[in-house]
Parts: sequence; structure tokens; C-alpha cells
Amino acid sequence: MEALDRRIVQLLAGDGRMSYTDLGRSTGLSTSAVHQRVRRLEERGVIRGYRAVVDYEEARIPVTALISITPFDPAAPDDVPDRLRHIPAIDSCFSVAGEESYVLKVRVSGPGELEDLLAAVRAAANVTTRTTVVLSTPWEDRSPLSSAPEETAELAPTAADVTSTDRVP
Amino acid sequence: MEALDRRIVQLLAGDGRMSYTDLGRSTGLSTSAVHQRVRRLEERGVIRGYRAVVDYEEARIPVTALISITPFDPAAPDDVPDRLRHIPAIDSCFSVAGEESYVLKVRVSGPGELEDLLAAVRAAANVTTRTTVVLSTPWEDRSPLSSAPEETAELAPTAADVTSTDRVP
DNA sequence: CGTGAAAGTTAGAACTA
DNA sequence: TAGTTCTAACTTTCACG
Repeated sequence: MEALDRRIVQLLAGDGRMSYTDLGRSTGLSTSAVHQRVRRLEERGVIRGYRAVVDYEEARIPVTALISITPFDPAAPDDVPDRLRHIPAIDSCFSVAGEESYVLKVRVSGPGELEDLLAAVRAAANVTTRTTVVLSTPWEDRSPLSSAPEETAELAPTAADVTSTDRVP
Repeated sequence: MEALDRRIVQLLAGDGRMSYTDLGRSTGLSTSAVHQRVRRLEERGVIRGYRAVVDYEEARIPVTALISITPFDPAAPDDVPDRLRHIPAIDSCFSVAGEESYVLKVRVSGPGELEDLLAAVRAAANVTTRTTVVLSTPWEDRSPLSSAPEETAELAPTAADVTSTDRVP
């Protein structure tokens, strides 16, 4: 991805409603040139959509928790995400390396709902759970694009890249 | 928060660039009535902003990890978030109940950068770390406001580069 | 909360390097 | 292929009923 595209993505990650006029001003391009690039970024899937950032305390869903999941029967086929997808309180689902198989981030309105949610998760996916309640959130979903590498990294992998086995773009 | 406001927040959480015209159509209000409500929601802080949803694999930041943090000196004043805030790769920071004090969600371009990041975190905040690498992300940042969840287009799983280890302290 | 008009934005066609 | 300029259609914004 080119520097100009990266800049556009970074700007839209920071303010998803920025107008093409302002994007053009910030990048030195014309309005339609930016528009064209944004459309290509959307088509390529680099930009997947736009969302309002909601303050869940204000929206009266004040409890966040992280739930680590271990399948009860390690021999059974692992379709945990499919079995959990219908539960709206599950904000994110990560498949992870480690003792446990998945980590869920959930949001509920209180301890009672958390209890119900845990029961629902265990029943739906036949798993055991380990729950970590979030006490406060200093920040969340900040856009980490400024740490992105330039295109040179592809041609010259570092020692650390080589020692790990799987594909690292 | 009123049902109409909740509906508006829900719609904007699903599509942050929806026009006021369409919001009005979907809620049965006029354009300006919706506009007025959205502005109030923004002022009250229920809607904190808008962001583009970025596919981090496409953007060449393909590695996600969860880092649990324990302060090295329990007697020292706890200003860990302030000490970490300047590191851009840290996407989210949660203060949590449990054995550990914080959980960070980070995004990096590869194992080498993860190694550097862990060193930076330990040095900046005087903490020990326990790292869980994310292998894939069945979904992320779904909006949990809905009782009738509009499933957004399926998120592309993020393949990461991990052999079998989970603890990288 | 709705109406309507001015100001601003977007989308796309035609053109250029 | 990627950029610019031009223009019609649409959206946002705001004073007023």
C-alpha cells in the first residue's frame, strides 16, 4: 500500500466522516482524486466500512468483560465462533494461541446479564469459561496505523521474521 | 436513553456514513429532526466520533496480540496507562480485575515489531508481561446495541504468524 | 418537530499528462 | 493509469413557524 493511501486510511480511521474536500486538502489531491482512491480502498477491502464510536457507559451497557474459552471436548470439531455468532453481546471473538482457544470481548448491562451470557456461551458452544471483568478503559480502538512499515520490509525480512514459521507478509 | 435515540445510535454504529436523509427514512423522522438528535447524542458523548473500519491484514499490520500486564513494584503509584499512551501500536488498554492489572490489545506488522513493542512496554511502565497472540479474528467490534443484530459483512480472518508458543515474556 | 433555501459535498463524465 | 476540472444531484445546516 502506497504512502498516499496509507495517509488517507489513517485520516479516515481518525475521522470517518471527514469530507472528500477536506481529505483532498490534507493530502494535496483534488476532491475527485481522493474520492477515487477511497473507492478503490473500499473495493480492495482495506476500508471495510464506517462506524460511530459509541460510549457504552453513556449507552447504559457499562460492563465490559474478557472471556477466555476452552472447549470441553477437545476431540469435537471446533466450530465455536459459528455457535456463538448469534449472541449480540459478544463484541469481538479472537482465536488465540495458548492454553485457551478463544478470547471474547463482551458488553453487558450488569452482573446479572453477564451471568446469563456466560450460561448461554457455555451451553451454545460446550466450553468452559474464564472471565476477566474490565474495571475501566483508559482507551479503546485507537487507530494504530502510524506504526505501519513502509514497503521495504517485504524484500528484506528481519531475523525475527525468519525465525517464525508461518507467513508474515 | 430513548428508543428512538437507541435506534439512531444503532444505525450509525452499523454505518457511520449513513446520511441524515436515510436516517430520517429509517426512523420516520424528518432530516432535521434526526440531525438535531444526532447532534445531541454527540454532545452528550453517547456518540464519541466516527471511524473507518480498517482491515489490518490488508493494511500490512497483520499481527494482533493481547498483552496482560503486572506491575513490577506493587507499591509504586499506578500510572501505567499514562506511561503507555504514547505507543501507537497499543490499540486498546483495559484495567482489569484478576491476577493481572491491565490487558492491552496491540497490532504490529510482525514478530520483530512485537518483540520491540514488549521491550518498550516493560521499559516504559516497569511491568512484566504475558502475551497471547491472536491467530485469527472470526469477528471484531460488532455493535452490541441491537436486539436484532444486523450482521455486518463477514470479517476476513487475520492469519498470524505463530508456531505454538503463547507466552512471550 | 417540520419546512425550505443557502451553502457545501459527492459522484461521475469528459479531458489531460 | 492516475490525475484534474466541470457540473448536476444530493446532503447538510440553520433560521423560522
